[in-house]
Parts: sequence; structure tokens; C-alpha cells
Amino acid sequence: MTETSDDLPGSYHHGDLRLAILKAACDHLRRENAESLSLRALARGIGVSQTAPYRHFDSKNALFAGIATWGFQILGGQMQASLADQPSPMESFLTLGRCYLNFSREHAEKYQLFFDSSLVEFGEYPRLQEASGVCFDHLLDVIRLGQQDRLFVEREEEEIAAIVWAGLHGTASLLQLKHGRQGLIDRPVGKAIRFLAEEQDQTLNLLLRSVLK
Amino acid sequence: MTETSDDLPGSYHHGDLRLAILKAACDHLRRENAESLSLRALARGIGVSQTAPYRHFDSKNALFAGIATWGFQILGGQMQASLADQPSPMESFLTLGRCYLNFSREHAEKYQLFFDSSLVEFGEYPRLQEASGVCFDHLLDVIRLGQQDRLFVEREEEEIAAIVWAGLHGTASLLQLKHGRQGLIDRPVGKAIRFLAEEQDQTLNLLLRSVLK
DNA sequence: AACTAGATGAGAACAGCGTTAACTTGAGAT
DNA sequence: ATCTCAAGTTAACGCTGTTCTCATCTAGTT
Repeated sequence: MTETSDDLPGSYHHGDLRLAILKAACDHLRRENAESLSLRALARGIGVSQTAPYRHFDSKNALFAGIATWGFQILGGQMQASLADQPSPMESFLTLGRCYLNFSREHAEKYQLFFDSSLVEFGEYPRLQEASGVCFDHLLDVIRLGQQDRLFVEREEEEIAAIVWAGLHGTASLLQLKHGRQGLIDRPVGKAIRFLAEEQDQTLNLLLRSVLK
Repeated sequence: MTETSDDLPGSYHHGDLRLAILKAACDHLRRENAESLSLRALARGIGVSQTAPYRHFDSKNALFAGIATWGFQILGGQMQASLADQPSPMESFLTLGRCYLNFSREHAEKYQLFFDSSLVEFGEYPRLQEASGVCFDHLLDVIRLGQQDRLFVEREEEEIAAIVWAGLHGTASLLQLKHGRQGLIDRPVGKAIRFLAEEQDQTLNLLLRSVLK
């Protein structure tokens, strides 16, 4: 035993290395980016050997999939919580949109993985698919609620969902450019993105017009 | 000289290695993904030494930036061409939307780089910023055209642009999931994405309702 | 025609990476 | 007290991005 750290005496086992890795990876993704993330550096930072992470994740991609799954679980929970005690289908709808955009901002590093098929192979991780399915089902639920009140244009629920999701994801995605690209600030595109960022409720109202009757 | 290939006698210089690298990289991105792209393998495939690419791109990230710049130049050209001879502002608008979605499908590998700030640092490449600015300006032009006909809700052009861009990018982005995630096919989310894919004109019409008066 | 400068290519080398295989440790169940 | 298995370690493989130094080709000047 190599006496590497100032831990308690018998600290051969970490305790919850899996969670520690997930957190450290998210920290890195927030400060740097996915390309520069290294499993070895992560392990070094935590104070375990370079190969210890492989006891919890089959590969680097599996780690990314784990982060994405974690993200969908958080998002699903926040969606469910936000939907409780809403006075009307319309309010439920707006709340879900706010929830989605807030998540994409607060957990930007996880959100990005949802759509990066180069880092996360959805097909290989059933638990990831299930977690994402739960989130999509929340959206469908809200849409069915609105359809009962004849809130939307007459279309199938999946079609409404597709348009709403596209608008939300597009907005979330453009908002992330704001932090990554400073050179755009004094250009028209900067003004456009600032609008999305600073007038979230107006943005949501405009997006909703796509599907409202 | 190592007589590596069956080229013409004096083939020490490649001719247009820069373009060859750009094309090979795009080929790889289409078939595989960004994470597995290696400069060395690229060079090997083309038949030059491992370090030859560095005469044309400062780094791997510079190569990605080069591909993105190339993409914006193509998109800008297609936008301009598609806008010629449109009968009405409304038709111009729809055409631009189709053009954007078509590009995101035909040049998926380039389009992805537009929004991957982990691979492309916009701030470091002025020519990239300029090429993307040209595309955004085409969108602004079309919006101004529509505003003269009082087509849109009364908002500043950058605000209209932001909403339209969000809808278009969201749609383009979700469409790319279709090819990357087979496991979703028989789920609701699969049906939603299929709608976007198969009913492009209906999708565009719905998205436009966000900003139409 | 010879010379030169600069662009383009090659080769060797370095540190770091993901991943695998074989070994060690320690905690909980029998 | 022993056994078992999950969790952690060490050593090693081949590959990568990148840099440094050197070779070669091209184009233009004298």
C-alpha cells in the first residue's frame, strides 16, 4: 500500500468512487470540455489508481453514458416536481418549458451529452434510454392535458411534442453558445442570443405559438 | 525518399493536401465520429507522413475549425442561391428554412461542428466567425423583407431571428438523432422524430407560426 | 544558369492517453 | 476462521497530438 493520501488509516477502498467519478467528470466538463477529459487525470484528482475507474465504468463512453443517465434522472425528477400543483394545463405547459431550459443551464455539461452521439451511444445503454423515455413521457402527459382543453392545433400528441421539443432544444442549445463564444457579443447574432437569455418568458411564449390554437 | 506509393515519379508534394485532409476528415466524421478521428490515421489514409497535416492546420482543433468554416461557406452560398427569384417574402422565408434543414442533413458532419464548442473554439478563428456571420445576415435580410410586408409579430429583427433559428436548429438537431439512435424507433420519441423527418414542410409551417402575425 | 527563400514534406522523439491482464486487498457471509 | 467477491493496484501495449530538426520541391531574382 502506497500511503498516497492523508485519509483515515485503512482507506484502501474509496467508499463511493462511482459517484466521485461522476461528480469530478461533471466538474471538468463544466470548466473545460469533453475532448480534454481524461479518465487517468480524473482518477489522479480523486486519488485512486489510473485503472480504478474501470471497476465502475466499462469505458470512457460508458462514463459519458452514466453522466447522461444521471442527467435524465435529475431532469425527470425536476419535471415531475414542477408539474405538481399547477392551476391549469397552460401553466403546466409553461412550467415544463421553464424546467427544461433551467436544467439545460444548471446542468449544461449533462445536457450537452444528451445530444452528442459521438460521446454517448444511446443504443448500448438501456437504462439511459429508459431515463430519457421517462422525461419524454412527462412532455406527452402535459400535451394530453392540454389537448383535453383544446389548447393546441389538432395534431397527434407526438407531433405537438416534436415541435415543442425542437423549439426548446434549439433555444437551450443556442443559449449555450453564449458562454462559449465571446467574439459574438457585439454582432447581431449576439443580440439574438441575448434576447433568448434575458427574456426567457417571452421566448417561451413565442415558441408556444407554434402549437397553440 | 521512401518510395511508398505508386504515384508519378516526382510526387514529393501532394498538390492540395489541405483540401484532401478536409475531405477525408468529413468522410470519417460521416462514417464514424469526432472522438475517433485521428490526424495520424487521416495522414496515413492519404499517404503522407504523420506530421504533414501540421503544415496546413495548427492543431486538431484548427482542422475542426477549418471544416466548420468550409461548412458555413457552403451554407452561405446555398442560402444566397436559394433566395434568388423567390416570388414573395413568405416564399423566401420558407425556402431559407428548407435550405437550412437540407444543409444540416446533407452536411451533417459539418453542421454538428457549428455547435460543438468542445471541438471548435469560435473565438480563435476570425474567418470562422465571419463565415457564420454571413449566414446569419442572410436570415436577417429575409426577416427585414418580411417585416416590410408586416408578415411577423412586431418585434426587432434579431428577436424574430433568434426564435426562428432556435426552431430550425432544434429541428435539425433532433433529426440527427434519427440516424444515431436506432433504439428509439418503436417508442413515442421515435414517432415524434419521424414526424419531423417525413413532414418537413408541415414542420416548417408550424415553426413559422411562432413569429407570424 | 545558378542562387535563394519559403512552403511543404519526412522522421524521430516525448509525454499522455484508453484499455487489458494479472495480481492484491479488505469486508461481509457462512 | 475461512471463503468469496467486489474494489483497488501495477505493469504493459499500442496509439495519439504535438514539437523539433532536417529534407525537398517550387518560384522568383540576379
